[in-house]
Amino acid sequence: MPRVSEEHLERRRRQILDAAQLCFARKGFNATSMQDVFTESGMSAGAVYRYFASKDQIIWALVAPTLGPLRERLAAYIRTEQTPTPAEVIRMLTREIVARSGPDGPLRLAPQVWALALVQPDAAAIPVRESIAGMRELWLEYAIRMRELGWVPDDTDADALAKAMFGLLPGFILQHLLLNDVTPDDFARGVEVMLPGPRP
Amino acid sequence: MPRVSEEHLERRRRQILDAAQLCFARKGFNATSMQDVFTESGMSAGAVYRYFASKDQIIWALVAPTLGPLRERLAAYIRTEQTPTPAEVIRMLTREIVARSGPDGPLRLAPQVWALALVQPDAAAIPVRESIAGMRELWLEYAIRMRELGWVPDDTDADALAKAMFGLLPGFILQHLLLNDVTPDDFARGVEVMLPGPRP
Amino acid sequence: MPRVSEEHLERRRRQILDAAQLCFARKGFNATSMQDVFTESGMSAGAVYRYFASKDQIIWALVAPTLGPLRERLAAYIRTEQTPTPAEVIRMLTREIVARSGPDGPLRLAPQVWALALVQPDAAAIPVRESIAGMRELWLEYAIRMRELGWVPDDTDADALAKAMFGLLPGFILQHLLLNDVTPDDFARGVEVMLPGPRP
Amino acid sequence: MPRVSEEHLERRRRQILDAAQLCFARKGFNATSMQDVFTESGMSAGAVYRYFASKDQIIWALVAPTLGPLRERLAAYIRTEQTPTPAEVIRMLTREIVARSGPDGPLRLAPQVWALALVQPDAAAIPVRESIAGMRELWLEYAIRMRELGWVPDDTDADALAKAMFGLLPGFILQHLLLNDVTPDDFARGVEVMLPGPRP
DNA sequence: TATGAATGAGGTTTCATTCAT
DNA sequence: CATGAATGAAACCTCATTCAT
Repeated sequence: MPRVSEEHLERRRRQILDAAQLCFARKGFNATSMQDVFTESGMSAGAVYRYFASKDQIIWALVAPTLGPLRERLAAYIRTEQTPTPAEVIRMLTREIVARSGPDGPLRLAPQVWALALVQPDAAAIPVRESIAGMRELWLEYAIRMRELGWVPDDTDADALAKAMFGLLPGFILQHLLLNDVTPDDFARGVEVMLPGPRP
Repeated sequence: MPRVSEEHLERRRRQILDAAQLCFARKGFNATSMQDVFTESGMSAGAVYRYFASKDQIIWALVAPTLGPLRERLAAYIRTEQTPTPAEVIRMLTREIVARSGPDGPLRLAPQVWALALVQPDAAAIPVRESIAGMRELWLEYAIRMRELGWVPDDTDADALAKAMFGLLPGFILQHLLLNDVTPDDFARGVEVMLPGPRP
Repeated sequence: MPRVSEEHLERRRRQILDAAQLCFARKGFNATSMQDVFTESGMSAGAVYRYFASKDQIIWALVAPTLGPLRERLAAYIRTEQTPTPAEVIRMLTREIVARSGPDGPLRLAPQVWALALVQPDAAAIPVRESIAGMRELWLEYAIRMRELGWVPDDTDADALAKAMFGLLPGFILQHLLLNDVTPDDFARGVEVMLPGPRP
Repeated sequence: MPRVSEEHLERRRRQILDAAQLCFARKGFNATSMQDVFTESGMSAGAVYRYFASKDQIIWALVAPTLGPLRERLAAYIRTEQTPTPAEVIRMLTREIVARSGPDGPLRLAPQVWALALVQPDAAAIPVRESIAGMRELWLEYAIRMRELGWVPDDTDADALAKAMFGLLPGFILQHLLLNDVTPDDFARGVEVMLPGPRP
């Protein structure tokens, strides 16, 4: 069935990535065999390899969507006119995380991606590092805004604050995925105690 | 009457675990072959398999020491007479983390352990879950103490606060291991802004 | 009434064979994938398979032209009125070989064809055997003529002489292709020492 | 069965090489699967790969013995006190060739090795080229001796003569392997016509 | 008790060929 | 007629584990 539309190709790619996502979320990168991906996607070996040159390529193609969208949401949210309080930001983000943590949600891969990045030759892990660094920059932007708004003392080290606030997210992801006993509201309430918004 | 001393057996086990630790930290659980462990430990295949029944057994034997000692330190620290401030606790813990994150430090395996636990059948992951849950219980204990000391409002949801505070640690570990640009002091300073200690 | 001209069909076949020739000369029969042939010929898989039923068919279609023309040239040359001396014959043939040994020359396939014939079921290799046998018959014809002309003793075993003379060619081909330090003149000069022509 | 003798290891290597030799001679390098080698050798995949890192390594390990011993025989023969005539040298060498051309004889691989060398990146083919060049050097040595002995004219181009004489061997190998109708005596008789020894 | 050679299932990937469009 | 996406068998190789010595 030659001469297929661009759209068809994209659909095939998605078909593979969705299948791989599911497999990886269930069994992990390594325990998932390419055969698993073939079966789950309903495609043949040759077909899959027409779209991705190797298993690694599939894995890396799933890395970007893991953290990218989260970052965009954060960027949009902290730049609204009415700057949200830390608790509000955290509630929004953790809700986003929960929404993307379903059996086929990209965030289910996050811990695996972290582990992978730690173990990969430096070059290969760059996208992961940049993804994390990019997210943290947004938190820095937000920390500065907090200082401007007088929510934290004028002499606050915004960088340090950003590192700490960013640090909350992996902790939420882990607790959510592993213990499954933390809700966005829980977490936001906890953060509310730590970081109040506008002082009355 | 065993042919070899108990001590000898323990030394052998350590020899294997140390070698495996190093290999796993360098290449990850999956990319590390048993041959790597044989070579690194200077032992033969048969010798290693006399002490551990499988590769998995070695991996799981390394999981407990990953988080266990950290928990003990936290327990000791928050139970001192002069309750430390949150920033002090975080500084102490992150220092501990840094100290255990060297090339052969157990904490270098943490992200891999998280990833493993997510992907393993539920039963197998229980130790990891318990380890995390146990750590969080200490944070709950500490949150309650904070409330008692009046560091946080009386109506504070201690459970939520514990979840949030605990959540900081994975974030520090990740930033430290992946970006390597966060010091315990940075982090503590950030937390200080969030969670003050005794009110003046 | 065919839809396309005979000429068109022939042109297509040539297009494929030329592309395959080049690929085979560069990478060998086995390392050349059909995809290589598709790309080099600028044709699609389906198109190529319309003209040749299989990769093997393409290979065998290239075998005949490898040695055939050489044979015709030899036939023509030794049958001229003024019988050429052995050195002259060799010079002519080796020149022909050099001319056909360019990057896309059929003779670059010769060693591969020999190897193939040795390994193929007997039936399949018949064309190669016949090609070689046919060439050697011409040498026999020439050896007999040499004897008639008194260039070699009357009791010369023409068959043995033919086998020896024929044997020179593969040696030249190999040296030329692999070492690339033998010219037709070199070789002819060497042969001149071995086999003089008309005695003064 | 650890702690095996050096001899045992060597026997294993031979076992693999012999099996591979046979397979390669029967089906060619490419049509021979590693599974064929496992089966023929009676060894398992893992066992074979303990001795050779790849199929290529096995192939190249078979290349040296293809031409090496022939060269040694030639060296010894032409350096005897009583220099043999060309026909005698050829008879000796072709006998050697025949002896090594059985179903499991290394010379059955010669044409495949030639083909391989033509198609391999330059570096990989160096051993083949050197093997051929080394053989030809011996012929040069012999050609010079012929000139010294007055068997050929004083102004003979020894280099050219060496190239021509060497050229006879591949031709014999091919005729012997492919047509199987040439005996060493045939060939020597043919050469005798071409190149006489001591003039009466 | 220690050794390390051996096993063999299973992993990823390739590629000649087909056939719906 | 042409296209090129799809097939799927089979290739090479790895590696956790065993067990004869």
